[in-house]
Amino acid sequence: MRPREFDHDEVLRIAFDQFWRKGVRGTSLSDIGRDAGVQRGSLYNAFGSKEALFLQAYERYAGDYLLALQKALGAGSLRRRLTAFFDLTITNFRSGTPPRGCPTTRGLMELGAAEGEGLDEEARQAFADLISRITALVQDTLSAGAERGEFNGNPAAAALHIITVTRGLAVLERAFGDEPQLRKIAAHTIDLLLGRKGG
Amino acid sequence: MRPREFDHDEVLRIAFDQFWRKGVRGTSLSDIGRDAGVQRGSLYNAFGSKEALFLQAYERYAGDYLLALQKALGAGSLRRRLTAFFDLTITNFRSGTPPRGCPTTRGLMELGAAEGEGLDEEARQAFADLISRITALVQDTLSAGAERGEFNGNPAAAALHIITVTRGLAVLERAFGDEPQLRKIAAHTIDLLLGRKGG
DNA sequence: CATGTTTTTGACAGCATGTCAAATACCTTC
DNA sequence: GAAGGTATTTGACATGCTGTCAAAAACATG
Repeated sequence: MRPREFDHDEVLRIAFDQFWRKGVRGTSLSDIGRDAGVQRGSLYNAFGSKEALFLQAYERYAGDYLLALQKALGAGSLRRRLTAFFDLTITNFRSGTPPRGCPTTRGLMELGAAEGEGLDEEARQAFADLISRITALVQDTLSAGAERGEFNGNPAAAALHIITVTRGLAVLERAFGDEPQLRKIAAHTIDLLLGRKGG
Repeated sequence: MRPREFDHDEVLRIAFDQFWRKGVRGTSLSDIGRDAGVQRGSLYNAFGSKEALFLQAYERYAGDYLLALQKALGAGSLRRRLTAFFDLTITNFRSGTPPRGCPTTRGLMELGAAEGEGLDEEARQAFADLISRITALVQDTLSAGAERGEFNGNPAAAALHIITVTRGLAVLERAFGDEPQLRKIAAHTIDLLLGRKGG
């Protein structure tokens, strides 16, 4: 066997950075190859297709994100946890220069353009999966808060509401790029669910 | 002058249908030309570029949508108006077979992929503009409701919250395609703002 | 050292956007 | 009614993209 000349993980890292900045459709394998110092053909040989490469890179991102999320949701009062959650979310959207937005949301809206729905469906699953996992974590947090008397409502409905707001924030971020506005909306959402200021 | 052989408005209509179904990046001018019975070159001559054609088609859509929205927001109790608003929104996302999703949200997430930011910025403006106008209409509705004692809160903050939720619904629609879920989230949002069931 | 397997490389097909010059068809003017 | 002008149409071209494939290259193994 001839050994591979490039680092698999480094290519994933470089690729995801480009996908994040320019979207899957806006990124060519030539771009990635140039950045990574790998020939286009080698990428096809190693990953199969652009979508497959994206999928691998995205899974990586999703795993890392869930870890960071668990950390953010793991300490303090319910209000503090939710604040940390929105903070992590918005900070993620606003990372990079210029800000890269939300890769999950972008990915979802890039779906279904071409006929080749083969990997499209797989990607949709991956996006939906991350959203579901995040929702579950938020719901657990709310349930725990409810048990401690910090929340008075339906954890499932509230978690779904919160996740909807974060998806909306991802969209508004692209429309207006107004980070203070995003943070205001997040704070308002928390107030709406927990009650103004008090808790 | 040689007269144009195709109907300008019909091309816009056909083009937007394709953009809506497949996204701007997923639609080629050949696709549109084939459907409309117009040569690709003629489209370039008449519109300049794919993005410019999209922009014209989108402006049309935005105008129509605002009209429908004003109608939906124009009658009944505040709760009824907000319900009609979410209903129009979700019905719009779920129109077509298969459902086409939200063109504004998709358009926003398709931005910034290529370097040619020329028309990108113009498109972003158009998307942001429609969102702003919708927000303003919702805010007016809330203000009127507040004057009639149907709402007790900050109309500006609540309108921004509502618009954020609708953007989130557009994203979840792509992720799960679960229309009942979307309607539940909408109902929950109204309850959160107006108070459960009562008003 | 020879063999075999995998990676790399470069060429190719097919389709996209966008440009351009030449052909075309109508409106206008005489 | 004929001639000219002008905008549209048409087809060819350049460039860049994805994806495929055969040939070349490089290492592991026997």
